[in-house]
Amino acid sequence: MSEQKPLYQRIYALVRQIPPGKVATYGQIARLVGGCTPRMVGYAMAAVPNGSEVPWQRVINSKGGVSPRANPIGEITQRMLLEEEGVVFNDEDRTDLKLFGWIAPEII
DNA sequence: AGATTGACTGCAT
DNA sequence: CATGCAGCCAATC
Repeated sequence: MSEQKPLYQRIYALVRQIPPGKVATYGQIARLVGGCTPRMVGYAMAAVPNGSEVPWQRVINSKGGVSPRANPIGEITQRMLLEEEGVVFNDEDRTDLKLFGWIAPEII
């Protein structure tokens, strides 16, 4: 049965499943959602309404770090939120995906 | 309706 | 490691 939900809603649902202290990459989310590209994930994250339960901060780029965006305040906020959850950034401002990378349950 | 942009990724040079 | 190019789709002008 095809999900008639909007693409962004599927992305949000997936991001919401990321447990605290873990992070996922745009490409990873895109592949899990299926039929969507990393850019769509990034766009969806930017479109997340303020106050929603979507842990958008747990979505980072393939480098394991926070992606640069127009508003630097959000970038700082994202890193701060992740550090509060236990995610550690190294000297390169990147996280160790081998330790904090979310291993998503494969969609059967 | 066409052009541009955007929180990306992977491969080639 | 730096740079360039292609792919992908939605929102905005």
